[in-house]
Amino acid sequence: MSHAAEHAYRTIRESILSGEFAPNGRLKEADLVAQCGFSRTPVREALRRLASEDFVSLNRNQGAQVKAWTMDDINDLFQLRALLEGYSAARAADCITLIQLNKLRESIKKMGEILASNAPEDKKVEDFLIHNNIVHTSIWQAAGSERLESMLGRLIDQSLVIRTARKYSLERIAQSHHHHEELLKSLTAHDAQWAESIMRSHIHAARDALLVNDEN
Amino acid sequence: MSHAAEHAYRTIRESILSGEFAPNGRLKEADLVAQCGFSRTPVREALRRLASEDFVSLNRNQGAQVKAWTMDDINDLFQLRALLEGYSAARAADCITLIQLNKLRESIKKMGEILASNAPEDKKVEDFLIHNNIVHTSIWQAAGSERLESMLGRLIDQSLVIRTARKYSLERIAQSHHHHEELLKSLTAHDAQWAESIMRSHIHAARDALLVNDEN
DNA sequence: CAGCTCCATATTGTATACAATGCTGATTAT
DNA sequence: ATAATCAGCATTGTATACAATATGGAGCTG
Repeated sequence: MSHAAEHAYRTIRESILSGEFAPNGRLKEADLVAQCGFSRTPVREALRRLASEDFVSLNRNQGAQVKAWTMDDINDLFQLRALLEGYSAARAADCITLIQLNKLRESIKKMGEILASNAPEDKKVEDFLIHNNIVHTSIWQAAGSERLESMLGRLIDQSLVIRTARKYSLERIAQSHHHHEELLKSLTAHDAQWAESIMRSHIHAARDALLVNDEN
Repeated sequence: MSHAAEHAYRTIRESILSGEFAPNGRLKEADLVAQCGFSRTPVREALRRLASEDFVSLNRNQGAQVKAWTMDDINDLFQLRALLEGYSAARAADCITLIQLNKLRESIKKMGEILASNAPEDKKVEDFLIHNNIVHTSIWQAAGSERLESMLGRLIDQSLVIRTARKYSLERIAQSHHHHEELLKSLTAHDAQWAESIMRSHIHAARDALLVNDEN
């Protein structure tokens, strides 16, 4: 993607993710141009891409609208993530290399250190999520299917729309950490069924954390 | 998508599917403009969309290139189709309605009639594939997940790139028909596991038919 | 002759002007 | 008063001009 269009894309995307642009809100090209400083051409290109990634919907001659998500959509999203991430874990268990395993071990170790550190809670959560992302993408890569990787990338992106508003509790994150450690064990053992089931649990737990009011 | 851009999209897509634009061939905007009669703006929009659907790849400032597929890509594609179509069949088995079942039964009956008819072989194949498509999309719909539907839509679109060059044998199609009939039985019985396995077999058989030289 | 630099040209990226379309609200007829 | 119609405006769609970038080849150097 070209420079201006890329910049416009990121800008608009961030505004959607941060909630600045409310769901169902209409996005007028003129406004977006004013916001990001480029002309309509790259802004339009950015909108088309956002539409293809399901961040907005486009109606002919009526511009773009921020997509609104229902509870069902979110459930659906996580169902598919569980299916595909589970599959990716199973494939990874079959063909993951020692180097990839070590990389994974490193990231997970790092996450443990973050949890054990004295940093403020927000900082811990933030750092944890960064490494969490690395762990997941590493597993997709190990699965050795670019197509699967890009599908999962899109699904994750979409789940970002929901999660920004939510606080992650340390408890929730500690549970995640346990999952990761078990995942590492299953991959080291090259046990595809084990890897698939723990990954599926991991995703279902994530959905639960998002959807259920945090009474913990 | 707007009128001109839509038209450009279809035109270019057809040219790729028909093989007129060879894999790895570069697509220059000027040429495409000449071919489809609109200006660069809608042509560019069409190219971006084709890129998002993996028909072409775009490199900054270097235009578009028709994607080339390897054997591995194709295998990968069908693996994912098997996974997702299997899942969709399982879900459909749970919640398919009588009306949807009847529609399915109609399409499958129609396909049987086509096979039994005296039409020329090409015509039979063509008609069969149309109804085949209806059967599959009906099942996605019955599964009740728009996201799944759109993912599968993309995967199918991509498999079209491969199949255009191939001839479908009547034998192959008859096998497909048996699968469809069994699928209908499993859905009627609301047996999710059965539906999933027969659907997976169906997709794997399709892959086999594409990849193995037709010695039958 | 191989490899490099640099310029001319081809091609894509961006801005903007113009065309087409849809929306809003006032006006009119029933 | 209400519904229908139409004009004017707001917004998106398309064409085109201009800017930035890559490509390819001529000429130079070792």
